[in-house]
Amino acid sequence: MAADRLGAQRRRRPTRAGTVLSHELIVATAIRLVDLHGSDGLSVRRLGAALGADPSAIYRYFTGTDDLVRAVADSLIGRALDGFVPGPSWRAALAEMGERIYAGCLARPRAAVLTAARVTGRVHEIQAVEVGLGILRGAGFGVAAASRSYHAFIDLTLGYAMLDAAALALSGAGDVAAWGDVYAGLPSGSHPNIAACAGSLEQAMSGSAYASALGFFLDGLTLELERGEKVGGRFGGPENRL
Amino acid sequence: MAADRLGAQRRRRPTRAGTVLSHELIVATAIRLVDLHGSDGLSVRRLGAALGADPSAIYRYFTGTDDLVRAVADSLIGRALDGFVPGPSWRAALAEMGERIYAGCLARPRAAVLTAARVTGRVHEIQAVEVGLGILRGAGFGVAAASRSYHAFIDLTLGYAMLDAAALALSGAGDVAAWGDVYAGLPSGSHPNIAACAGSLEQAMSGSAYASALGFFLDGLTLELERGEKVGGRFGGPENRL
DNA sequence: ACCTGAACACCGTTCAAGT
DNA sequence: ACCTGAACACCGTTCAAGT
Repeated sequence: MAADRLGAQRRRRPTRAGTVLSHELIVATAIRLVDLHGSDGLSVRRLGAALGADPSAIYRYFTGTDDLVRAVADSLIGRALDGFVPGPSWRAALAEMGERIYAGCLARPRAAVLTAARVTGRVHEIQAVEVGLGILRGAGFGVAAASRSYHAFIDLTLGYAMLDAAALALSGAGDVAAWGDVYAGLPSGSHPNIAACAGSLEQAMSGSAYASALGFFLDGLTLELERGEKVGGRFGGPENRL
Repeated sequence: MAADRLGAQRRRRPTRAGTVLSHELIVATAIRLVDLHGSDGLSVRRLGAALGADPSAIYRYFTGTDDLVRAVADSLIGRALDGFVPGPSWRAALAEMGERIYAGCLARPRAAVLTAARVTGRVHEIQAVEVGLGILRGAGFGVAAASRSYHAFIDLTLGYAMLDAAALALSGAGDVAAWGDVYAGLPSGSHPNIAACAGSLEQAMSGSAYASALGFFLDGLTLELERGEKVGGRFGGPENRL
């Protein structure tokens, strides 16, 4: 489309296969590869083949695998938060932001496992931090409290997302079968609690605990905010003084 | 020691270098490799070299890399909870269990990144689940609620552990420098919240949010328990009826 | 200016052969 | 019974050479 012509600032020579490379195309192809074959399925050589280019051409766009993975991570953040506009309620806004990121990770579990622990330092992540801090400061947190709370919030979200994504990505392949296989068969003599919980354990482990954990977390923040308002006025706790 | 002779049931032929292989020795050597060279530094070939054995000898003990990594994960769980005996307070017991696992991961961040998302299905993990469920059931949760809560608890702990371990493992190498580099330099025109929080953001991101998140979580569980006691007597909520 | 292709130094895993 | 060694099919990354 027209966007392609505008997006590609410099004119690229087409590859042998005729495709014109770009950061965006390489990232999109990488995501497709990971979705299809898992994170082990992403290699510079396969990526080259999928793009119809020599593998070494990728090093014109990214300094290496690490740089590429960070770009993938940032692209996924961008997709998850695309069109997100925080509403007036800070609690609802934070909840929506968390659920969008969580859902984005679970939608592409294999990519999430690869990227969820990375700090990208790129546009979409920066935008997310800006918006997240804005929500918290708007709620009444001072800069130190907002920074701390954002950190706790995003780690909570990415932590659950990564673990649940890992469980999903590996299901069938081995790991998660354990909950149905080894845990279901343990004798009540040696493992009374596991035996008692056998049925519900498997169910609990396959579901997600994020929603309830987020609820607890937001309750905690609300409480902190109320205490802060009593002590230090609308803009919060003592850290605001520093 | 004597334990070695007892532990090694079958007699092993020593390798060319004279070492006698065992599951334990291979796992311990793998952990040492990861500590030293990061998770990329763990390879069957390097492991063979470190053990003084042909790489292919490892396949006599583990079905493949995956199996080995799960064994490493389980060994780390065992070390983290070694000697752990839950006290009478379920809240304190759960808190100690979480902090031990979290601390264990942060003590070996490179290994934690490799293993924290894995379900091992092995002795030490099973023991941890048994103890964790015991704490929650002892607190008064029914089997379904205990299963759900254990899941939420362990994912909270491992999620924060993995993210903080990843930050630690990569610090200097790139990722985390971003908080000091790119985020500190953003103009207040385009990113007012980040600019306002610049100083405290870097500090917040390098610290851990686990302790406070765990506090929120335990508060939530306490509340749930109190509600359950009102509704369903000592052994908890409606799920107990099923 | 950008892509290619050969080269280097690695991987995991299998299986017949040794002891 | 257990370890070895060659073999197979892969890796990431670099750099001179092509167009």
